[in-house]
Parts: sequence; structure tokens; C-alpha cells
Amino acid sequence: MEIREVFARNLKAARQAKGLSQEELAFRAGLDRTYISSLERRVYNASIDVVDRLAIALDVEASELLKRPPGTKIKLLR
Amino acid sequence: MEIREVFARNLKAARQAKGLSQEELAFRAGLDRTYISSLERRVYNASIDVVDRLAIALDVEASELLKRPPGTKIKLLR
DNA sequence: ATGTGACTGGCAGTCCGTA
DNA sequence: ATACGGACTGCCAGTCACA
Repeated sequence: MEIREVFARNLKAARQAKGLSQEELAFRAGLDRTYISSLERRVYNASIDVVDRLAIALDVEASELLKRPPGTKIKLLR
Repeated sequence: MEIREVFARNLKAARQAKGLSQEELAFRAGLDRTYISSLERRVYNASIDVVDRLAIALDVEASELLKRPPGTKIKLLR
């Protein structure tokens, strides 16, 4: 699973959890509206700077946005 | 604290914890030797793709490399 | 084994549309 | 409000030569 897909999912989930539109988030983070859209569609590999700005705008930790969903790696048990 | 500084520290710490040289890590991650050096000196904002490749080469989670040291933000509880 | 300056291509990121 | 393009551009990620 590509890291940008992980990021895309987490970004979208976090944004929706905050009840923000792409436009609002873009404004808060000082980025372009269509760029947010692109990120959520896994078009680009964002820089960690962008990740951080989005994290701040969403009030989450930057590392949270890169967390793979549990069970993505080699499954041990479960 | 800039995110790239956080990344720089975590990268260096993780690399040294594994007992790898910058050269070895660069080779494993398929990156340039001097680029690793630059990252550890906080010269660049790496892309999340690079973060992930380094994380894999270091056998840690990508999100780990972006974790701010505890006590960096507003502490709520704990 | 690491730091650094100089260089350059490619892609991040913007802006404009249409649906 | 979002997806999805096309067209554009600046800048910086990433490399190389050398110390």
C-alpha cells in the first residue's frame, strides 16, 4: 500500500471528522482547493511540510496522517 | 519546531539505533548518500515517499519518523 | 564515512475551466 | 461542494564533484 494512499485516506477521514470542506481546509492550511482534492485522490506525494501544515489545520499530529491502518503489514495474529 | 527538524532527529536516531552509516542507509533506501546527509542536517523537506522508503529501510513505521518528542505541543493530560 | 556548493529536471502546487 | 482535467511555472529535491 502506497504511502500516499495511506495519507490520502487519513487526510480525508480527519477532514471529515472535523466537518470541514476541502475548501475550508485549503484555506486554513494556505493551500489550493484543487490541491487538497488531488491529495485525497492520491495524485501527489506531499512534502512533510505540507503534511504538517494540514495536520495543524486539522489539529492532529502530523504522524497521525501517515499511520497505516492496523493490519496493513504482516498479520501476526488476529 | 519545524517538522523537518523533527524528521531529521528521528531519522538520525533511528539510523544510529540500527548501527547503519549514512551510506548504508542510502543504499538500502535507494537514495543518494549526500541526500541522507542533507536530511539529517535539516536542509530539505522530504516527500512522504522518501519518508516511507527510509522507514522501510530502517524497519520502523513511517509515522514514527514524524513523531514530535513528547512535550512539544500543548499537553492536555498525562 | 560525512559535509558542502553548484547545478538542473521534474514535480509540487496554482489557476483556469467543465460537469 | 467535489472531481477531474489541461496548462503553466518556480523552486527545491536530488545528484555530482570535490574536500
